[in-house]
Parts: sequence; structure tokens; C-alpha cells
Amino acid sequence: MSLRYQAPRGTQDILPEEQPYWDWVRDTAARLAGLFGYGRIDTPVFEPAALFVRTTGEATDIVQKEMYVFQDRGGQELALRPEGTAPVCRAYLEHGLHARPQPVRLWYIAPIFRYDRPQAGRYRQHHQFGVEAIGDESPALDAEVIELLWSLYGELGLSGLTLRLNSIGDRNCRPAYVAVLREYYSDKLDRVCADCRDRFQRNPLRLLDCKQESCQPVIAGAPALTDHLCAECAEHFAQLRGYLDALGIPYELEPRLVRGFDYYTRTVFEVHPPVEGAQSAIGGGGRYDGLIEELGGPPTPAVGFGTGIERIILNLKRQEVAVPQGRGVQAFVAYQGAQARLSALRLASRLRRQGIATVVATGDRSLKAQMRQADARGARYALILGPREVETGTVTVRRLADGHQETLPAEEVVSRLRP
RNA sequence: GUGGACGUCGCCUAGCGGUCAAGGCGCCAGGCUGUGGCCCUGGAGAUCGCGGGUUCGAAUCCCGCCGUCCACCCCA
Repeated sequence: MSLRYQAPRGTQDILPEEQPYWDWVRDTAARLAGLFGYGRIDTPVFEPAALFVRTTGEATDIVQKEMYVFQDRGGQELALRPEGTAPVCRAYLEHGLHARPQPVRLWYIAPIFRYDRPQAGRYRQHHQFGVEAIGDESPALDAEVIELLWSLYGELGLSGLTLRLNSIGDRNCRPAYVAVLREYYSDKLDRVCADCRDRFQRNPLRLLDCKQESCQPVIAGAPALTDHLCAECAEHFAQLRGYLDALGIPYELEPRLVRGFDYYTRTVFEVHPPVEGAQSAIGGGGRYDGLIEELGGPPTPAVGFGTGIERIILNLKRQEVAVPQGRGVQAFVAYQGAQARLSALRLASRLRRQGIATVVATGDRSLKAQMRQADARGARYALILGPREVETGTVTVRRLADGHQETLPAEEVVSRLRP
């Protein structure tokens, strides 16, 4: 089929039959966030492009090749939001949220845009549920955020997930580690892949999670980041692990886990589903103690996560998790004749005012066709209004599940439909 | 951005150089006069993703583009 217009590459329409999944995820996320004391925040879909360049990092893939950047008619450089954290921090500063009791706990569900090549579970527009806890450096807050993410998956019905955890140090110890790492790699560049030679220059930390077979021996011998944490970072990390243990949240230490944004410090984590696709993380996050300062605010520690709703739904389907289905129509009103049509419209109107989901037949089709419609719609009752009913002021109520049917006075219909 | 597979009615699929492109699901209608789900019958619905090329002749072969999927990159 060739349509003149189709949804742009990497975007999708979410049809009614998909919505139960979305409702399930959104409702559960909102409920949990509330349970943890987080308040909802919505930020614009677009922001000054510089906001992301500054925070996410000049050299990151997101900034280098994945941002939707455009100029508006006033000449402003804007970007469709490629991640959720920076806008929330911007709002935190803009509205003086530092003057509120710290930490400030915020959550959002928002569309995210990245110009990369779509495949299963990866889109140019996707949606994230995210949480940011700003203004406190306690590892207890890291644990809280991780617990929230972990319980979300549990509540949703996902199983077999693994939480990967690491600490990548802070402004003090990371540069020292990167120097050690560079030193280690400097005489081995001829033994690693071309990408790694590039990473050596641009983003040395990423050397650690190269998947190339040939690079594995080099990685195996590389100095571990966690052996080079400063005392404060090591202590912070140790406390966090203690809290997670106390909360009974299982995690795997993943010394090679680094994340794609420059703003992370100390804690980083990802959650992976049991079946590994190419891009499998369904959620990830970490601490970003320097981000607010980078935006011109006071030094403000913070921690948060983002989790992809499309990927959650993908895994709900893979694991055949049954999600609550919305209630369908209760009543389908069929009628015969122009007279009855008016009665049908009035009856439907009355039912809806009583909170009973009601659909009226259209097109003056045969009663048989209307009944077929009622069945196809999944209605619980068919209400039949023909000349006979109009004349006697009655309605025939047919329960579609078993065909039980009776004709009763119009006034009694409402009470009959709600047991 | 790199490599690969695929693209036939709304959905799933057959056809794989030669009459009007076939079937299932779904949709619409009918199966005697006011009634669904099963069954039967009929109908609508496809420029065979788009554009070029090869050929007497292409859905079937070749090229380009678009899209989907897979791997890489990266990420949720």
C-alpha cells in the first residue's frame, strides 16, 4: 500500500487496542510516584538546544548526531527534548525550587526525541517515565530512587530483570582514573577496534563496555574504576549497596557500566530484561551532582532515572503479562423506524448521564445487522426499540451473554443495567 | 552513520517471467416477514511499497528511493 502520508520514520500511532498497556504503565507509575512522595512536573517538549549541549555533553552521541534541532521564526536555536533530566533541572532553578524543603522529588511522563535508526524497541519518538530527586547527596536517596524503579517493574508484572550497578566517581577521582586508563591503553591501541581508538580520544570511559571480541582481552586487564574511587565516593557507594541489601533489592555490580551522558557522577545503574535484544536496557539512571551547577545554579546534588515506556510494554508482551482491560460498552441501543430513533437517542443520553457506557446504532440498518454490531462491540446488553416498544413506552433488554431478554418500562432500564 | 533480510487487499499469507493476482481473518449484505455469537451464500476491498530499467511480456529479474525488521553504533 502506498499512502501519501505516513507517520514519520521511527514514530508510531497508538491505537485504542494498545491503550490498555499504556494506561497500565502510566497509572502504575503515577501511583507509585505518589506513594513515594513525588510530585508531577511537565516541561515543554522543546527547550533551548544549548541546555542539552551543555549538560548531556558536547561529545555525546545524543548531541553529536541525535538531536532534533531547529530554529524558530525568531531565530532561536531549539531542540526537541532528547532526555528528561536537564529540563527538570532547568525548571528547578527557574522556579526557585531550591527554596523548598530539600530534596525536591519530581516525576514526569514525557515524549523524548532522538534521531537515531529505528528498530524494535527503539524509536525516534519514545516516552519515558522519569524521576528526579534534587538537593540531597545521601546514598539513601539513590536507594530510594532505585527502589521506586524496581518496584515499578514488580508492580507492572515484569520478572527476571537484572539491576546493574556501578559507581563512576566524581570530579575528583574520575579524571585521575581516566588518566590511568589512558596510560593503560596507550601502548595497546594497535590491538583494539577502530571504535575503541576513537573512544580513546573522545570518551575513554566507554572503552570499558566495547562488545568487540577482539577488545575483550584488553578490557579484562584494564584497571577497574571502582578500585580508583576516592574515599568519599567509595564510602557513598558502599552505603548505597548496604541500603539496597537492606531493602532486599538484588543487583549486579557491573564495573564496566558507564552511561551515555556526561553529567553522571558516582552512582549509575541500568535495568535489563531477561531476553537481551540489541538495545535492551528498559531503564537507567544515576546521580548527577554537578548538573545544576553547570546550569548556573548553586552546587546541588541530585539523582534520578528514566525508563522507556515502549520498552516496558515490549517486555510486558514478551512475558505475556495480562494488563487490565478497559470496560467496554455496557449498552448498545438498536432501533427500528424513525420514531424509535428519537427514543433511542433519548434513552442513550439518559443512560450516559447515569454513567452507563452506551452506543447507539447508526445508519438505520436491519435489526440483524444492529445486533451483529452490538455483539462485535462487546456490549453487555442490547436495548431494542421498535415500533412496539415506542407504542407502549417500553424497551426490550437483551443480555448478550446468554440471550436472556425481557421487555420492561423505559424507566426501569437504568436500574436493570446496573446490578 | 555502517552491514544484512524483507515489503502482495485493513491484518496474515499463496503466487516467484506469460489468461481477469488466489485464500484465510476482518468488513458489508442476505439465509421469508423485529434479534447477535456457530454455519452457509454473496459482495466490497490490491496502481502487487514508490520510481526507473531488462524483456514481445514482470508481483515475479536488475538498480535507486522509502519503510519495516536484524546486527553494529548508541540508548529507553
